[in-house]
Amino acid sequence: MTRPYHHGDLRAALLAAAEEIVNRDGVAGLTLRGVARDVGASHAAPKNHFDDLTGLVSELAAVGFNRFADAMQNAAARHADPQDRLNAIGRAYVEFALAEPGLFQLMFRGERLDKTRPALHGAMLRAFGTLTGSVAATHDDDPDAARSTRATRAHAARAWSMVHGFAVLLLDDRLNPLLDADAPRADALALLDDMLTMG
Amino acid sequence: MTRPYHHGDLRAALLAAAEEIVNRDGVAGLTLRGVARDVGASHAAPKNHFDDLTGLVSELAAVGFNRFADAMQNAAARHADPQDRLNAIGRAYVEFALAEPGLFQLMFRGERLDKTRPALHGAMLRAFGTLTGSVAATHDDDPDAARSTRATRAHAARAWSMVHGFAVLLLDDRLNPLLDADAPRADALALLDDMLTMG
DNA sequence: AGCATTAAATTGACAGCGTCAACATTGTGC
DNA sequence: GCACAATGTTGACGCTGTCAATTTAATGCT
Repeated sequence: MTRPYHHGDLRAALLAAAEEIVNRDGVAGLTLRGVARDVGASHAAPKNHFDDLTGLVSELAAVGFNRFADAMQNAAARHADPQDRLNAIGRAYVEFALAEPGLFQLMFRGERLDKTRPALHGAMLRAFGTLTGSVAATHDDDPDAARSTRATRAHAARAWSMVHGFAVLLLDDRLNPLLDADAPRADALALLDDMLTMG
Repeated sequence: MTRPYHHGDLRAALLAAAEEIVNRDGVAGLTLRGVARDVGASHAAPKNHFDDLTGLVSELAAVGFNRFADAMQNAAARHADPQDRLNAIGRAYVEFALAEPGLFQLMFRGERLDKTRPALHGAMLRAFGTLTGSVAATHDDDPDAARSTRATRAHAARAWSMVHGFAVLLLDDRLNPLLDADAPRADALALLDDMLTMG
């Protein structure tokens, strides 16, 4: 009745534990030894699957970016008008950040991310491609961002920066002076709607 | 000729060393022991002036937010038209982030910040007040954000989120697909100008 | 079937970190 | 001149990431 020496799928178990930790304790609470403890493995077990902490963080970020891209694509699919689709993507962006704040912050903590890892690089291209491509569609422009016109690039950078900055400031409680003190989170989504639909 | 037991102004020396480290090695490279080493003090010396790492980071962030507010106010003072002033503030926002990337990221790393420290709290109010106040001026509205109209709040949140998101994404090399590969930093300021002046 | 090789996991060690307690030294106020 | 507070130092503790050596299990080859 003793636990087997080999876990079976330790890699997936470590990723699941890491996600739980990061959404409960924040990015700073995520440690290699902590995740190993949570799955009942030895402190150096993660090394076989992720090399080091950067590896674990990067692979978890890849999972996050894929879910992030899914969320934006699902939101976009519910609208036909290009502008409506873009707004829906923006709302999905912020809702994702609010639903999984730790994971979202980890995904944008560049110092512990190895963007050359294939899984992470691909997932990032998916997520950001969804956003910039949807902007190009509102301009009847080439969806490849690198080839788009100057106005489209500016439009994409503006939409992306706005929604990302809003999410970041919101998670860090920086927007409180602009929000309803009683229900800041609920008011935030209303404020976002005003930002998106206003001229 | 031996060093005196008391430094004279160890607190200021520690803050200066901390700033140099954070702009050279990033937020992750900033440690209490490292700062103490750089000024030739013992590893526990910072405790007398900052209690713990959160204290040091928070006091350094306060310095940063005051300089940040100065930069935005100086930029605003060079323009009479309210819209021009707001754009100038936005440019100063991003230029500050590019000039002192480590300090900027530290200022927005909420997990290691004690926002109830008087120095930090006051400096944050100053910085964000100049931004939101300048938005209200373009609407002939009450500069107190809490009392402003719904449209003004949305406008402030939009301007702030946009410029902050742009700075954050830029520092994390996330906007590269939208930028000139040869001179991304220079192109970034041109792109920001398009974002600000476009419709 | 049995053996060699590889993969997966463990143990133990090391240095660096933040933090705390105990102690030493210096400056200040009375 | 003396008590006292402020400032620095030393030493210890547990935590962390990482590496090397080792053990155990699974896999492939003949």
